[in-house]
Amino acid sequence: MPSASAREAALATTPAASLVFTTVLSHGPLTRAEIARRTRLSAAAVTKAVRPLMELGYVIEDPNQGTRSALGRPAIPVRVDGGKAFFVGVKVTGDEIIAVLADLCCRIRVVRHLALADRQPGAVLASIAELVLELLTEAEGFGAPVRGLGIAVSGDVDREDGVVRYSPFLQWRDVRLAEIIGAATGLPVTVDNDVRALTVAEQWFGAGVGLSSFALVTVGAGIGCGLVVHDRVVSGAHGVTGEIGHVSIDPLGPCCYCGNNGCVEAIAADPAILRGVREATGKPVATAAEALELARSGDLGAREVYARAGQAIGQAIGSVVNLFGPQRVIISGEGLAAYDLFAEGIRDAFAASAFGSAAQSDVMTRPLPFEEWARGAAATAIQSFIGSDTYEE
Amino acid sequence: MPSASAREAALATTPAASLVFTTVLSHGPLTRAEIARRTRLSAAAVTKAVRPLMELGYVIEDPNQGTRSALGRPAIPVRVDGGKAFFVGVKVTGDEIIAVLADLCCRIRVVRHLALADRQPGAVLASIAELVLELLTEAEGFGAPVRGLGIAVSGDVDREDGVVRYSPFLQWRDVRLAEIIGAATGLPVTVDNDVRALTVAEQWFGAGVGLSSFALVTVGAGIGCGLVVHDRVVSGAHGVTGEIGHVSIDPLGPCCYCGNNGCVEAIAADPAILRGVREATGKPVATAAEALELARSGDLGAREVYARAGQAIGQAIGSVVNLFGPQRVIISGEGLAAYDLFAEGIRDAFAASAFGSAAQSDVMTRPLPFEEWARGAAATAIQSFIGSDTYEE
DNA sequence: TCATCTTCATTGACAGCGGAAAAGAACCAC
DNA sequence: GTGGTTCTTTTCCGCTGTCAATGAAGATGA
Repeated sequence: MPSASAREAALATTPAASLVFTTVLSHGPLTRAEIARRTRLSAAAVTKAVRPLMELGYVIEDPNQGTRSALGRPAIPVRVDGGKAFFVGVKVTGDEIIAVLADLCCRIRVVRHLALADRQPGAVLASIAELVLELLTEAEGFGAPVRGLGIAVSGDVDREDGVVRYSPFLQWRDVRLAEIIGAATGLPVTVDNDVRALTVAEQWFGAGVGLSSFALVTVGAGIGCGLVVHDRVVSGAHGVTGEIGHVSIDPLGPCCYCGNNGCVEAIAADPAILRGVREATGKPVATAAEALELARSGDLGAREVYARAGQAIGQAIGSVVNLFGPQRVIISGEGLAAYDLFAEGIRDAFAASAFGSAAQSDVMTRPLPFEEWARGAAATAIQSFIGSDTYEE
Repeated sequence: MPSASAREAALATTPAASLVFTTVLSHGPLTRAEIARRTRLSAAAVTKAVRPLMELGYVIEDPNQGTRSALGRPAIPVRVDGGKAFFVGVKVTGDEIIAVLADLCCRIRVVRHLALADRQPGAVLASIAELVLELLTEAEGFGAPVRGLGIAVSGDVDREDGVVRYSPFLQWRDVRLAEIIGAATGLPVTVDNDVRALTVAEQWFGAGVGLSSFALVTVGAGIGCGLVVHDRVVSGAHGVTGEIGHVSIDPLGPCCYCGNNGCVEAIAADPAILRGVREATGKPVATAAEALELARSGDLGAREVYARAGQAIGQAIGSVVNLFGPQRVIISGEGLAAYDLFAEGIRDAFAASAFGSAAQSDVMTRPLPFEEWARGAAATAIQSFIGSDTYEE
């Protein structure tokens, strides 16, 4: 358990309590009877699980919400009181740190950014600690304690041990992040891979709620994929999972930094699109926004690049669906800003590559403000706080 | 519960009992102390779980096996008595039915084949019933009852309901296999997809024992992939899983019956190899065995076809590993007969396409006699008999 | 207005599972 | 023998979740 400070009374003392709490957390206000039906627990068990949660204040009754059933005693819905506990979520990228203060319902209350000059672990850790302490001060005004800190980093991260094994982006190796930041801030720290963290947020608070399996495809600086199977986030034996970006779909495609040709990431990630647009138009396009504008203004060369990228993404999603059969695929990421340009390519390539009834899969998009990555980190902290058995082993 | 006959005392009355039984089943003779360590149950719990299993005769002590520890009271290993219950496993292919009689340890005792002239459900079901009844008679000589029947069919199979939703190979739609065969034979019937069934066999009795995640890649008439994640076989929301054969890896590759170009199956499955060898050599090669012989005899064109197939398989495995990060990949299937010709291509293409530390994945091969498919079916029946919670929604 | 019905929520008794601790068993070594 | 060690069983106990009965709170209708 990567924790620095004591974690007073554990929220989920029993499996049933954990189940009930996460159910209420994810599915908004619910009556006890409804909870019993959904969790397949007995009504008695629900009552017994809810009581201590109400005594601690994490769960409250919400009589207004009453959906007045025609018959019988009116039911009183209960919901989680988000304001009872706060969490800090931190996302570390190559050039900045984004931190959010989120409540127990994972609603963002405060956002902070901090530019990063130096990627050395020492410097970055100092910046993280600084930002977290700032948010802790900020949190004092909210009248409830900060109960945990989540940090999301790209690369190979060992959540159990709180160690960043290898982050190519940051050039880190075996950084004991949880331990160090825990000591500096006095908070229980959860460290996880960034895509997995986002997946957790989606699973508990987003479009993955109630699904026992789904895939989250992120499009942006890289192309990633988080997976939930059997109600749990997939972690991979070697720290590698969801590397959909390095599935090669065209042996003649552009070469990727990973050494292969035609990786999805080498076609559809931001840098690849930039390069593609430059080559196609001959114009010195410098940012994703410029490339986007050029394509939207009708430049055929640029549009073609986006269309090709959409196809690559669609085909990648097809692969995921063919392999896993998730109940839903959620497409998200900063790159979604260009979704209008991707859409057709994604749709067509997915339809073509999905095998059999997999083509009927539910594929949806979800816009993703950049703070969302930090919110994902906060979600992992909330998960640790609750001590859910959704993530374990 | 797809069952026709009553299932007397359920084996796994409690989670602990199920855990203990499957542990002993998979890990051969074990002392109670060892079981306790592996399952993380208390020694007392193990004793209590083992006793009723011994009383029923499914588990027996095996003093010979004693590995004489230097100190302390000698431990008495226990193991499952395979001969205490039998199961029939049936694999249905396009042109024949293979049925095996297996014991509780999933060791094959009798094998039967039956050629199939007609693929209509009615005719096939009659043949299955006939073959099963034959094996039931056969089983009488073994002095223990047949306790279940497993049937493996390719395509979209709903194990819970025992229904074959759609099998392209057989041209079946919504055939209520479990119900009908259950009524005809009086046995509890479990129906599952063939690759998943094989995966179950591997998970419990093969190279997947003790792993919480692995992938089983089958190479033969088709290319398939069974997945185990979080200790459970992945089933897919739409009945589609592990369709690794229809991951397209080359837009310019041969066209596949699924409508795409360059599917792995269109390059590396038996029919594709046959066609490739015919085209490359101009010779009228008719069977996989002939093609193999030609390549082994040194024909460069034929060898090239196999090498290309190996590469396709290797790349497909790379995709699986990049997406899931399984602890191990097991390559199996009839096509493995040509493994010497595939090997280099698989190895190289896998190494190239695996991302980062995924390249260190444990990839192994496992020869697969054709009865193995039927044995997989028997394994699903054993699983149902035990009532394990390893497989459950 | 009040009895009745329906559904929700709570309570208390209860069964069963698995853990802790202690006792028993079986062997070795001195 | 005696002591030491490890495996196994037994006994007791706490705890969790279910069952069944009870209480609560409104709608309905005579």
